[in-house]
Amino acid sequence: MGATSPSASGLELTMAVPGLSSSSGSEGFGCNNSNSNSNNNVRVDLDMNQPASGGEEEEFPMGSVEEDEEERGGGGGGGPHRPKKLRLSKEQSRLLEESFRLNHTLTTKQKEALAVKLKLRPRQVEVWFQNRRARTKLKQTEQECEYLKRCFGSLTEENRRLQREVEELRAMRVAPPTVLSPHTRQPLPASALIMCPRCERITAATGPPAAARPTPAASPFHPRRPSAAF
DNA sequence: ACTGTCAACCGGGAGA
DNA sequence: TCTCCCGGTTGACAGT
Repeated sequence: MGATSPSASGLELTMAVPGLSSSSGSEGFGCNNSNSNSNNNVRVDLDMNQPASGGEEEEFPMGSVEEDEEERGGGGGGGPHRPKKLRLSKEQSRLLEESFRLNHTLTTKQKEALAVKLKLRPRQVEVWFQNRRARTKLKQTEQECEYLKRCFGSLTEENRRLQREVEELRAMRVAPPTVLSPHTRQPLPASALIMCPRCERITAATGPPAAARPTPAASPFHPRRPSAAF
C-alpha cells in the first residue's frame, strides 16, 4: 500500500506509509489538561509514564523517567522547568506505529483504548499521532523537493540544449528571399511575401483575394522559383 | 560543544 | 463554545 502525496503540484510521489484513511469522527473527548497547565509546568502529577499499576511495568519500561523525578522536576523551587523528557519504550513505539499504519487518525475510543493499552494518557497518544503525521508530511515534502530538484536539473539541461539549437539555426539562416514583382520587376519587401500553403514556397502577397483568384495556373503562386528559400 | 530527534506546548483555524 | 488538527516552536536528551 502506498499513500500518494497530496501535493498541489500533482506529483505522484508515493510513500511507504500505508493506510491514509482518516476516521477522525466526532470526538467529544474532554481530557485537555495539558494546555491549561502548560504555563506553570505543574503537570508532574500526571506526567509521563507514571506507572498505573505496580505489577507489569516490564512490558512498557518507563523510559528515562523515574518515579521520584517529579519531586525536583517542576515542583521544586528551581523555577519553571519542563519535566524530564519522556522517551517512549520500544514496545510503546512499536504499538503506536502499528496502529498508525492502520489509521493516521484516531477516534476517541481508539485513542483511549490505545492509551490504556500503552499505559499512557490519551493526550500523549493524541500528541504522538499529531507529531507522527507531521513527520510523515515532512518526509513527503522532502521527497517532493528532491523530485523537483531533479526536474529542475533536467529541464535546465533541456533548455540549454534547445538554446544551442536555436543559435545553430540562427547561424545557418541566410538572407530573406528576393521575389520580384510580376508588374514592376522590382524586388518586393519581405512584408509583402507570403508562403504558398501547398508547396510552401515564398511568393508575393499582392494578388487578388483567394475567392477571386484565377485558376491555379494563373495564380500568383509559383511565378518563378524564388531566389532563395528558408 | 554541537547537532538531531522528539515529546510536549501554543496559537489559530475549521467543523459541529 | 467546544473539540480537534495543524504549523511552528520549545526544551530535554542522546549521539558525535
